[in-house]
Amino acid sequence: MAIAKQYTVNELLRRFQLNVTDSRKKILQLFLNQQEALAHADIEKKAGEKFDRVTVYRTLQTFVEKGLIHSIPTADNSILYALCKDDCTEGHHQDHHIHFVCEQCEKTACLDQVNIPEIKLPLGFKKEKIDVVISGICKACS
Amino acid sequence: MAIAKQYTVNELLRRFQLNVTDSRKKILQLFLNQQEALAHADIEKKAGEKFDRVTVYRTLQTFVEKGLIHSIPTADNSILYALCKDDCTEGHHQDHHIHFVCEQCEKTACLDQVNIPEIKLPLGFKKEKIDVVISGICKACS
DNA sequence: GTAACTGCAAAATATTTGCATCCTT
DNA sequence: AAGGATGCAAATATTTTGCAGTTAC
Repeated sequence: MAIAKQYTVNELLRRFQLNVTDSRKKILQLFLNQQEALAHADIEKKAGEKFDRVTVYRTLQTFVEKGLIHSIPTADNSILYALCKDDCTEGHHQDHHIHFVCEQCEKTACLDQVNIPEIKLPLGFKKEKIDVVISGICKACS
Repeated sequence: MAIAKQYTVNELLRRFQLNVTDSRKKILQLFLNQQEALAHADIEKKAGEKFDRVTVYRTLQTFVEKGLIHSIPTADNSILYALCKDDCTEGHHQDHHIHFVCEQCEKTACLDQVNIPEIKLPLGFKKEKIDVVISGICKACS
């Protein structure tokens, strides 16, 4: 299911078979409000009022499981999360876009417009999922 | 500098301007002994005798800084490390190969023979470094 | 001999779990 | 009302830091 901004958080949560709760509405809204990917810590900070740390952990995990957001691996150990704009379903994320990490502003975003080219693997390897993370200087910083 | 197996650990450490110490020799040997990438925890376990946890952290960090190994980002937060076989120099890793994570045996390896195709970024973005991680079923498991 | 490296202890962080309470449906 | 979600406390796990003793060059 593609996530478009015209949906309200309530609608989105319902569509993804999640109970509508305060924390979920607020955290989902954070993702809708902006382009860049968020780390666990960002969410704790950005939320006007504080959520319990544990609630943030559990909410992010639930969102990933339901296919509402996906995690982006980064070389420095931290995990980032971003809305799935592709067709992700429960348990199976199809991320056909690349992720871009800006070394200047440190923001990470999904470049939905860039497709990942076909990569031919050696005989015997079966591809299931591909993650591409490019770092450099983003449009805003160059 | 490319890392070939014919070098002894002592030679390698010298070439990378590192003092030759016991921990470094043993940890480097672990990497030379096998193909797959190692996590911090693997190293603590695999080393016949135990190193101090802290020594492992510091050694891995030093190795990465000097360009002896590189870190591989994974979606589940853990960081893996593998020998740099490409031309990496201090502070600048050029990883032109892809990383493959097997969903069956859970091993991660560098596929040196596979090149990353050119990816064209939107105007304004400048590429510095690219990480490609493909998961699926590896040759040995299929 | 000097600078660098290690190991121990401890601090600082990050993540997970159990459980009682509260909220959503 | 029932199941699910939250918040608190506490248990674990992970990573970092300081420092004294040891080792490499």
